[in-house]
Amino acid sequence: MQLSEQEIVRRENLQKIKDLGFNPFPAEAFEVDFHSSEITTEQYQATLSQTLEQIKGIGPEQAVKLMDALFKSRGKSAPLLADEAFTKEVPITETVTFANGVARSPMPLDDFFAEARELALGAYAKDKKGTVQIAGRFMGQRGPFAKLQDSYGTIQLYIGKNDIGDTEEEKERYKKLVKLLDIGDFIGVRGEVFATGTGEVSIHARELIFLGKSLRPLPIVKRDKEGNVYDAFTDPEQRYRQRYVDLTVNPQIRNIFLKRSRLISAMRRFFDRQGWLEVETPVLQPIHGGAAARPFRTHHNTLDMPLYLRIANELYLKRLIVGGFEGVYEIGKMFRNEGMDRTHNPEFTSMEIYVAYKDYYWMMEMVEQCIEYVTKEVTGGTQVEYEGKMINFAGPYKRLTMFEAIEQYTSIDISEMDEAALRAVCKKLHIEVDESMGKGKLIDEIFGEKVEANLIQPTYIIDYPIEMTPLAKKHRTQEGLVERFELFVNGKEIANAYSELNDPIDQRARFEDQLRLAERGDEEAMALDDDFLRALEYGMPPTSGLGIGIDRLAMLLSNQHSIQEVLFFPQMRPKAELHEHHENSE
RNA sequence: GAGCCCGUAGCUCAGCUGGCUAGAGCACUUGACUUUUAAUCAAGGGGUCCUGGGUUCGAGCCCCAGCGGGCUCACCA
Repeated sequence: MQLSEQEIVRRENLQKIKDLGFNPFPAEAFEVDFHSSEITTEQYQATLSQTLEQIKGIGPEQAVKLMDALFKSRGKSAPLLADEAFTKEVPITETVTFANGVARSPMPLDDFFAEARELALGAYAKDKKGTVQIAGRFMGQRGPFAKLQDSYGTIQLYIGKNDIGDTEEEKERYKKLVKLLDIGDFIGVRGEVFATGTGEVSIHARELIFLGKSLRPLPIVKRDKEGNVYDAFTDPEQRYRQRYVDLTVNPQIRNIFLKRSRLISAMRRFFDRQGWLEVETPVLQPIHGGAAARPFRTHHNTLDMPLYLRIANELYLKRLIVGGFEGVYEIGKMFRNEGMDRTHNPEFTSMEIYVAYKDYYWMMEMVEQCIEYVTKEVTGGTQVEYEGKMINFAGPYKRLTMFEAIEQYTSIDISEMDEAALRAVCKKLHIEVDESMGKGKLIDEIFGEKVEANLIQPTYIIDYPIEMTPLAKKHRTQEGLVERFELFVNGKEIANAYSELNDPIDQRARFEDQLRLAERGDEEAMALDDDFLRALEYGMPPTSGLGIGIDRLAMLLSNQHSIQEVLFFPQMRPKAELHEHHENSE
């Protein structure tokens, strides 16, 4: 393996650290009792400002002004006292007359400020008995000031020349160690929290423990006070292939995954509170049922039989309803052997839930409550900005039937049309169709082409044609329709639900219709699952079922525009480079 | 699967109409400075210009093929 110059230097530093008698990869745990975010400079300055008000009874505006001025002059009061304009604006209680003729407090501003500062930091220091222990990556040093990055952010360290070590010998040893630190090394620091003359909350290092060497240089991303970023690490390919680097140097990326995690846990909490059971069903399935999609195929050696990675878990969850559970749900990966783009990854996360004795009207209300709850838990509110549009997730959501929606956006009433008439409509609207498409698929094409993109605010589209929905119950009043809804947000489907079909005779007939579609060349037509039919024959209660695309919802709630941004490790083409390295090293 | 664009130092990027030994900032090394707030000063090192062919006296640049990526479209959630 070819090492770059910087990698060679780091390996040399590793050796030098060993030579100094430090273990660069120690086994011992390091107790962390403080995180960078526990006190930020902003929090400190706000507390300090309040403290200034309290101890001397000056107004909030003066307190802020005094603070700013003192930070700017590095905490030295002399230049401020000479500045008449400033001293006039910041009144201080007991007055005396200075040489310049202006009446001022007898207390030097330095002391006044120092007192307030001590009080402001006291709250944090007290908990920790004066010192804290913090660990993270060393992220560079300028003079005695170093940056330490932990999982919550960064904090400044002050590493004085002779502050670490008890004896002269030890001090020498630590001085050398500090010089050998590379950006990215893990260190632990024990020291007290203080604020520098410029007001930055820092830790005065009194002990340093080396915790882990970094042998590869990280990309250096710099940020100034206004938040401008220099030399950003932005190439999507590198960010996805080396997500660990992305997460290290672009800490804002963490927030996306934090939101994703909160989304899933909030949804789980919502369901668990209703008493519904979280379950797991097979990923490896002999028949890939429950959805229209092309599967991944694999092979089991012992059984010597083909198996498919699941494209859906619907038929298994319904078997559990047959088995007597009242509500079951599963959050898990589905696998579809189809195209990849910014909204499709070969494996994706779906949530499916089935609740007995309910129908799709009930489900619409449940979904509204669930999504509203989840949105609040993730973002703190119900309004979410996405691609510059405000989306309001507070229920109830608008409901439109499929036919109403098409009529609204095309002015064509297709509710009474047969297949031939629908083909004519498609032609008129310049929608491409082919011979394999049945009536349901044609309607779906018109909807997808003319309606979908317009559905920005959460909207239920209800009552689908029977042909495109083989697992849903026939509509209670409308001939040729099923009781199904999909939830659209920002022009994309994020949820799909039915009053589930529980009539085994009807279900068998629907599967047979699917087989006929398959014969016409529809590659995605559903396969017939005899065991599932047998389960239905034993009897399934009326049930409503729902599926939600978790990745899509995560995109909406974190304002991301590609699925790759909400997956830690999106699927990528293999890259030759790494293999070559292995070959060269052998 | 189709179209357009891209691939140059560890990172971000220049590189003219094909023409000297391929550049800058950060990062790295050495020295000075214990200081601040992306960036102190000075000096230095670092390159398979994605790969393979071709055209040419000469290719980072032009042509062909391939690999990888991004965006848009089509299918799917």
